[in-house]
Formats: sequence, structure tokens, C-alpha cells
Amino acid sequence: MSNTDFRLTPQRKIILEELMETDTHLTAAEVYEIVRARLPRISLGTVYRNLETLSQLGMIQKLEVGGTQKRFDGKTNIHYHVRCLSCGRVDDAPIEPQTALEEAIEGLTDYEIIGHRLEFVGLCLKCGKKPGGEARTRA
Amino acid sequence: MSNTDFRLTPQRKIILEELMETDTHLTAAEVYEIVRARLPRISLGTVYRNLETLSQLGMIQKLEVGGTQKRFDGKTNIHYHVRCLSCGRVDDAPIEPQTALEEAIEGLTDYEIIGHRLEFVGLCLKCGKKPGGEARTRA
DNA sequence: TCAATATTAGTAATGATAATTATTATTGAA
DNA sequence: TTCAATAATAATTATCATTACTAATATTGA
Repeated sequence: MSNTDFRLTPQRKIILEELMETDTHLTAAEVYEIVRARLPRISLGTVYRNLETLSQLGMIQKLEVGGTQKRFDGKTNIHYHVRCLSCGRVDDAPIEPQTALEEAIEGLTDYEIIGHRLEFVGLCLKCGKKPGGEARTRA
Repeated sequence: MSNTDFRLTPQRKIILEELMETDTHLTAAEVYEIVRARLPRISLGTVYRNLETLSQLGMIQKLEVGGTQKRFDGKTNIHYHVRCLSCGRVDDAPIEPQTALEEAIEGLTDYEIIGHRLEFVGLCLKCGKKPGGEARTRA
């Protein structure tokens, strides 16, 4: 039996392609909407299942940013994010991984430290302008 | 009309007391369980509503840590957290706020930066020991 | 004392995600 | 090639966390 029985189905291929082509980071629902333009019969469950599978295989990254929905990232290297408090948009943060942070707490807690997540919050270009554009998304 | 019509009901008082007394950071469901020992007839909805109200008033803090559930903190000052990847437990991280981080990205993004969140992940004392104790909670 | 308002318990509704299931597609060995 | 084994799908249902609704109770201040 081959344990390499991962099949790059049309659904998976297109999900991957669309994730690669976006510079922001999409929710499962957003991926579903976008992919549906090319595969109208795909189901939301398939999107969820494959986003999970692909991130399990390390081909994409499941992000744990604030807000109520998970977001997915075509880039798998370690990097940080900026999130808009108004519309929920998430972009990459142009700052290098701060390894010094983990060294700083090493030994100061009972925890075996494995990693860290840094997320900046603020207002994106679009939401920062208009004065009524705040507090749209919950937390 | 007084706009100071916040009433410190027994429910709210006890929720606050219990939050203050814990060193870790509880989910709404955990608060519910603990408070129920003293107020058996309280409802889960009341717990959620009051956790929201109290954090809105700045008396407690609603945390946006990873995992599927929000957590609540009796301390309202700015500080960081460590989260156990196995059991989900969240403790304070003994490290000062890194104001330099926000200065570092200032001007490098289109965002108006308002703040940042830093969360360390790892294994707590209990989960780090036992070899089967990993990957209990999702993400 | 009483009407206005706040809060509650209980329950139903929502939204995000995961599990189930029956069907379709793909593979690799005979 | 053909066919049984396996993988993946679409569609549906279930689950979990959270929020909204509602009718009843409690509190306040005139």
C-alpha cells in the first residue's frame, strides 16, 4: 500500500491556485465563493475538508488570528499578520520573526515553549478613511 | 436619567469574584461551572451576557487567544499570554509589553496600527510530562 | 406605592465548522 | 481491460460556541 495516496483533484488544485493568487488571507467562506466561480458544483464541506487536509500536509497554513473565523494562507513560512478591526481583513506584517521573544521567556514559565504568534491590529486603508467604518466585526 | 444604571447584581458580583481569584484565564463555560457552585440557578446566557457587559465596561478583559473559545481575564492591564497546545490552558506570560514592535512596523503598512497581540504556545507543566498528552485541542 | 427600567432564567436562533452518508472517481493488480 | 479496493466528492445533518429573544422578576426613583 502506498501511503502517498493524496490525490490532487480538480477541487484541491483550484483551491490551492486561488489561495496562492491572493495577497490577503481568506476565510473558508471566501474561498468557497471564489472557487465556486470556477467549480459551481463544489460544496462548502469540500472546501473545509480540503483546507484542513492541505494545511495538515503543510501545503498551506491555517491561521489562528483574532475574529470568529479561521483564515488560510498560501504561504507556509513563519511570518506575522496585521488585522483590520473594522472589516476583518488580514495582511502580512512586514517584520521579521522575533526569535528573541522566545529566548526572553525561556525559563520564566512552567511551559515548554514551542512557538509564538504575533498579530498587529488596526485599521486598513479603506476602513481608516471613512469615519463610520469602525467596529464592524465583533472582537 | 442617570446613565450610571449599572447594577452590581449577585450574579455579576460572583462572576467578578471568581474571575479575580483564578490565576489562569477561564472560558465562559468554565466560569459558568464555577459560578454554579455558588448560584445553582444561574443560566449560561447570563454568564455570557455579563462577561460581555463587564468587559465592555473595562472591568474585565475578553481575550482573543487561539483555540475555539474566548477566554476572560480579571486583570485589565496590557500583558501577554502562554497557551498550552494540549489542554488549552492559558496563563500570563512574564514578559513586558514590547512597544518597540509597533514602532518597527509603523509606516511599513497601509494600516493605522492600534495595538498588537503576542501569544506564546507550548506545553504546560502537566501536559509536557505525560507523553500521550499532546494534540488534545484542535489548533 | 407604583410605574419605568434593568436584569434574569430559560429557550430558541445563529454562524462556523465538523461528521455522516451514499455516490462517483481513480488506482493498481490480475 | 477489467474490476475490486480505496479516495474523494456533494449533499446533508450534527455539533459547538455564542447571541438573541421573551416572559417573568427585581430594583429604582419620583
